[in-house]
Amino acid sequence: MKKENISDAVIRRLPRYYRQLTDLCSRGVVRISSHSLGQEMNITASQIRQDFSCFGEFGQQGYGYNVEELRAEIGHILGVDNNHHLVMIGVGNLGHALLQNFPFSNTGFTVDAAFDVSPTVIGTSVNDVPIYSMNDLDSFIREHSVDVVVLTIPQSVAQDTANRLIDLGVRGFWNFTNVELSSPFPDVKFENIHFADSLLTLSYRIANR
Amino acid sequence: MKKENISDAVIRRLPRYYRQLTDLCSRGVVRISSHSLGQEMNITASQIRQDFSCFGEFGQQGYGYNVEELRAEIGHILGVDNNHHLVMIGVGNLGHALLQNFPFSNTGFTVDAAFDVSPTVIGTSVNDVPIYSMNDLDSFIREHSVDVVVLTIPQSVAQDTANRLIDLGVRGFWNFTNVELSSPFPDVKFENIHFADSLLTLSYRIANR
DNA sequence: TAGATTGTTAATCGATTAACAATC
DNA sequence: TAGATTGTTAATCGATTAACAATC
Repeated sequence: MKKENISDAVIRRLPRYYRQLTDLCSRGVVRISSHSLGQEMNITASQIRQDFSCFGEFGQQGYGYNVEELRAEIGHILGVDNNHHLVMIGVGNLGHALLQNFPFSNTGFTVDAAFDVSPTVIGTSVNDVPIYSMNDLDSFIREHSVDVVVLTIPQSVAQDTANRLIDLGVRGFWNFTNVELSSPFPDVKFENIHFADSLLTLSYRIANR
Repeated sequence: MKKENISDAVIRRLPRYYRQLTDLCSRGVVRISSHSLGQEMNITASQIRQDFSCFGEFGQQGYGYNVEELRAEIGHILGVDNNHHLVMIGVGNLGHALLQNFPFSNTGFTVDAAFDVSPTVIGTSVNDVPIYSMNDLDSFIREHSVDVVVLTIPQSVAQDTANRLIDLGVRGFWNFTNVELSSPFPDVKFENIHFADSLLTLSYRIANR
């Protein structure tokens, strides 16, 4: 892998490629050209080849790409075979929904634990994930290697909680709090799911059709 | 408003501006320059002025922008004062979490109803939103003016359900199904929340730090 | 009036698309 | 071998940034 200066736009397309290739696999498609992949995804063949070439040479002239092989390569680039470890903070409705339904293992994540302040959920478990008290958070993080923390907590405590975790060494945050989080450390990564931003762009587009 | 050829990148920044300005309002800030707004948001002043100029002239030379006024303008552009009507399809964990916690009214939406197939939820209500049977969906849509449908249903029925709704005249979809939906009609708008894509980009970034 | 800051035009930068030699 | 399709270099397009006259 060369992977220097990979633009954000390229990185954001990788999961889509991965998803499309997974689908092609399940449909039993063995090989595909950049041209036909592009048709299915509404992307130019040029862009596809350009994107892939950031990471290596996965195709073969005159043939195209082996679907299964390419899927594995992109999965590898995305880190799905890294077995990252993840912890969830905040098991309200949303946290509960994610624990119950989101296929963490498909994306290479193992959910080790969840934490909450509410006595009614502490001590229970959802989908085999044990829910502990927030009081036990610091020691848990210190004793385990946690790659990503899911923040499904109220806005008001979002940045403070993030800071506390950053101090403990956490470097990846999947942020559902609708607050823009930040850190002075450049190696701390935030990935935001801003529900409101998303719905507002839809609002704009239906209002200005 | 001129708003011709507004790029997607600009549109996606509007909710962030709106969020920041709401915050500034609540902090009692009365005026702000593009320069200081840019500092707070990690955006160049040029880009901010360029973005705003797509929609009109909201500032004053030598002064900057009135925070409250600018917030109202951007809210108006986004359509938060349009009182859009919305219906949710699928009240599982995620749908339930959204009904319970998401501040639809802040983004200018009224949730009129939710629909599900499960007899255990049909007839109940969440946060004053009544949950009806999927059998009653078609007639409901015909009798009400529904601007946006939230899809919190299984992948397997996503495209079929969308097609059914498009036939009934629905033109806006907030799609949580992790499936790429499409329609032959260009005025049908899909806004996707792809949880898996989001987590995979985070996976990439922590793997390639 | 002098200083600050806008809206806009021009310059730069980066991302997408087109073209094509290499080669399976 | 001939046809197809890659990986890559060059051309184009669009988005971001810089500069500056207008003006509050």
